[in-house]
Amino acid sequence: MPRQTKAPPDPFLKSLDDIRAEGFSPDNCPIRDVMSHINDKWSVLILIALQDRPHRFGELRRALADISQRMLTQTLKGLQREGLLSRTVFPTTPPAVEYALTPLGLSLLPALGAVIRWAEANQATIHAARAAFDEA
Amino acid sequence: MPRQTKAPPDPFLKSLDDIRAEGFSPDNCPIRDVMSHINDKWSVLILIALQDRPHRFGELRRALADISQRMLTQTLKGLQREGLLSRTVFPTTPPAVEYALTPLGLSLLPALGAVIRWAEANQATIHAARAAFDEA
DNA sequence: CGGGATCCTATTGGATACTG
DNA sequence: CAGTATCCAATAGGATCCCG
Repeated sequence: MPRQTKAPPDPFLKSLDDIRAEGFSPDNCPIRDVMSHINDKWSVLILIALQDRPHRFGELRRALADISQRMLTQTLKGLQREGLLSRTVFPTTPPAVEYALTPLGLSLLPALGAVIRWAEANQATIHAARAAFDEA
Repeated sequence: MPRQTKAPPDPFLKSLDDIRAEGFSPDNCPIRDVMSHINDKWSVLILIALQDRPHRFGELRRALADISQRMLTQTLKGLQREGLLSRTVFPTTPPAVEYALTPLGLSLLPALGAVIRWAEANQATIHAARAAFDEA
């Protein structure tokens, strides 16, 4: 059954109907599949921290300032599993471990930047919306 | 100020290009402040579902296919609080409630679209990375 | 220095029953 | 139809101790 509604002024996104028409079900949805692994509390912040240069474990911990050691280890492992960053061990004493964006991770940054710039540009508007909602 | 190769002296993250020069602390970070409210399991999918036209409650539920009624209500309320969508009640019997993107919500879609297109384009690469990681 | 292992709490989210 | 209310399971995430 075709969609009888008009198309959006700019085709920013496929509709859920279109996604479904391509054979994606809730169990096979690229949005859920990919985004559910970077939607956690720290992943995006870590990717941003690594955008300019590699960081060692302790450097990252200081850069994020309020992340627990457990979550830093765990999130780094998750991002490495997704192929977004690499982990390099230098066998010095004590050992040094360097985390860096992979080309795949680097390729995600422009898209993330669009969301981040939107967040920064609209933060005040959102705060106003929250206040108005909470008042009612 | 030219970019330097050593770590910044403070624990503040630097963001992408045009906000890179702006320091922010964990307590005043637009990324955390804004994104922490839409990085849940359903918010992005709901925004996508509403991109073309408003939806009623039951329509949305069918569109998302596997969302519980509780989470749909809760996520819609959250997005309304952020000012991303509007809720309109038509006093018919039985009542009809229509959810629609606000201009603010609509303005977020291009940025989200960039991430989603990245996810679709790189899903296979990510699956390969996961398989390689899990094998080791 | 860079973690691993363990314990604990807080939050998320699903299932179900009920309502105007 | 569009929710609310309640209970419960699963997960996320912090604190602490330990080790090579």
